[in-house]
Amino acid sequence: MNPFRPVKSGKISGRIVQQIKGAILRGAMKPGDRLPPERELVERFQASRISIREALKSLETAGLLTIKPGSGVFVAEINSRPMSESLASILRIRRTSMNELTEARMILEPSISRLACERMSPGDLQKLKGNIEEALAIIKSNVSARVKNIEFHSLLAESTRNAVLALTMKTVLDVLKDMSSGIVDNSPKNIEIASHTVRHHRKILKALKEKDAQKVYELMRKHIHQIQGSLKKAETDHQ
Amino acid sequence: MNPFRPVKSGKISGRIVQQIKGAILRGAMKPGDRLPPERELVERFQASRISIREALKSLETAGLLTIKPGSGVFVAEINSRPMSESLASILRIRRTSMNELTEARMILEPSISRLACERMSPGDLQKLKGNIEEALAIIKSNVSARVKNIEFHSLLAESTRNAVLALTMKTVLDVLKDMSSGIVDNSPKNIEIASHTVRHHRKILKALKEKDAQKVYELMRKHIHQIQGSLKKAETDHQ
DNA sequence: TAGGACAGATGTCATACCAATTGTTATGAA
DNA sequence: TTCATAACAATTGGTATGACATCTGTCCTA
Repeated sequence: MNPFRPVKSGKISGRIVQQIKGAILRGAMKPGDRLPPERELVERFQASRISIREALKSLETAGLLTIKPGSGVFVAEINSRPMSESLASILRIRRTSMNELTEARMILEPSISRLACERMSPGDLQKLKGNIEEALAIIKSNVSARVKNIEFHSLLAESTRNAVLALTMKTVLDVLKDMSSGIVDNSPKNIEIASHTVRHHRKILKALKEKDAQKVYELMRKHIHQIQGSLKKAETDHQ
Repeated sequence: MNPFRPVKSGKISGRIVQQIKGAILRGAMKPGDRLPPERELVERFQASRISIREALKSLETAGLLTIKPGSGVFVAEINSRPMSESLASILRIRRTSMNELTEARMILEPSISRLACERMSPGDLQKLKGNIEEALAIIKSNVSARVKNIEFHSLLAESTRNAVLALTMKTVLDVLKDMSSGIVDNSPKNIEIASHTVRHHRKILKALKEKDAQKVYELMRKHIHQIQGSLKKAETDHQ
């Protein structure tokens, strides 16, 4: 191997990305912090504005920066959207079905819910209770509470106090939200389904309060099984 | 709500991104396909080269395009790296520990392995066998087989034939690879650990061959429990 | 206090030139 | 003649510069 390394390697913007990314990840800059203006970065990095802008654009797409026209460039708040969009793109290219997504939930969610049951605080229970009440209110006004009901599962995953599990589950649920958002809503049937879902969530919440982790596991299994059922039904109805 | 929509909304590059992304996701362009040169896109979109390049750069960061200097812009092969990098960034910013990551594996992998056992083909078994043999060969030459051993788990997840599960697991394992890559390697202790890991994988492979899904579940639990143990040990050693 | 002027920031554009890749053509040896 | 190889030209992405447009927040004035 050659022991020498080119003085300049790869694209300029790439090197700039590395430096800024490094500063953010190592904690030298925190969410909300503002970066120097582009023209100042030009001098600091001794690069053209084009290269600076490409680096910033790339970091924005990666979710590490937020660029506000006329205002400045800021370190972004932590956000899992890029992750969700990435997964969503891959699944759409591969023509992945909703069934496959639901099957994944069937494998992931019962175990996650069990852990959540063992870990969750009274505050977490309160959030879940609030979610159910909000869902009921939405349904009362004859609107489907699909998004709110998905949020229930997301909150539950967060209760595990495990960032990896929470983010993973949130990502999958975000994709679910995207995929199901194109489907007709607010039809009487959908409202009925949403209402049924809330009843399931109530039962799960009850088991969570009782700290019955195994029961939570089983209820979540049944809940997702029921979702699979109504998916199959919707498919045959469409044919 | 206002029934009118602005004729031009948002940034130009954003609108170009939408169009190209749409074409890729809807399947109008497939991986490997080549896009027209930048200068031609300038005419087609009636935008400046700057805007075109920003759009392309963004799509490259998102993992949808691959830009080859002097050659052209191509629709990228499906790749989960952007997803992994996104998760890795979030976890590093939040100072997430390796323990948390391993705990997530403890929740996810047993269930996934059980499903894999029920679904996998003889070809999948062959791949796992090949992985173990390669790992052994690496260890024989006194090098740690850490990466190869992580690959075992990734292959197992792919055997579920469920893209969501496979991608999710691959993402988590990629982050693991990143986080553990900074740690000293090839020390006698690490080689011993890698060797121990391969023994575990052998047992799991045996249960997979026997189609004993429940046993696979239990073995995977024990395996990850052991990993947690050696992590804790490493921590106290470092103190 | 409302509104406008202003300064500073990002967004866009046109043009030119650099660097890497590719395909072609010319050249020379077998 | 044929084929390998080297030189070259065309194509394509990368970088640089300067100018102008548009957005945002602030300060100042009516």
